Amino acid sequence: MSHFGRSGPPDIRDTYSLLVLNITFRTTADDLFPLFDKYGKVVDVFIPRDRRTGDSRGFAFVRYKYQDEAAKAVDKLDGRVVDGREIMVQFAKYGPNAERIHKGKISESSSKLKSSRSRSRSPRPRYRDEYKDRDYKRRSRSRSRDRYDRDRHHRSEREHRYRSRSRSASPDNRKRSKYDDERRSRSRSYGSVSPARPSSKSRRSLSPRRTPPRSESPDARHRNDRSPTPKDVSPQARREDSLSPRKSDADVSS
DNA sequence: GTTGAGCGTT
Repeated sequence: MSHFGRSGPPDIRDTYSLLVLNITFRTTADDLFPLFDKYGKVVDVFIPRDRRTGDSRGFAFVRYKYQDEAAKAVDKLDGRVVDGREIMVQFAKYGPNAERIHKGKISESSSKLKSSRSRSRSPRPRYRDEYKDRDYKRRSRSRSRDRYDRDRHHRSEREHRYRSRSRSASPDNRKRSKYDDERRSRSRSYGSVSPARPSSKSRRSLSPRRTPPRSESPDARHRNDRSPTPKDVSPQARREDSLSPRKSDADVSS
């Protein structure tokens, strides 16, 4: 479906594959084709997608007919902003069959070389068969998040979850009680806050917002706000990019 | 509606 009409690899006899990373999740091969075709003869453009959702993974493969054209495209399209995102074009290192690629050119995969290659290619523990795994849950785009969640759940197994559901009073209550005790103790130390809060309003106020005790000076906060955005956006933003790169320094008035 | 390191399909 991602192809222009052919199913599967059309012909990788003498084609150079380019790996395009950092592309938007909505960018399709049809959008990259004209862009890459302008720098050379594009044989095929393929964008790996999820089997379940069918969403793009964020990278695409562009096959060129000649290496010089591919190199030119890499040199020209590498770093360009597509759909408001800076893409990264580089020669593919691995092939569809896990074959090594020389400068984007897929090496000749012979039967006799198979044995020797088989041993050469070891470090590649990549799980590309997600659908094969019966216990697959959600592993499509964000790997970091998945890993993070996995780490967080690493403390217990699924049993904990079931138990929690069955008796969401034992562990949770104990934990919360302890936390409350600790917090209350601290509050009492200050003596400025009433330990007893009959009204849920106060509790709600402390929950979501929870006034940061580190707010020493508002200036620090402003400094911080100015920090998180080192990524400069090129003024040549695409049509979809409607953000205003202005208001950068003269907006710190409060 | 979200996400963001990496290497691919009938």
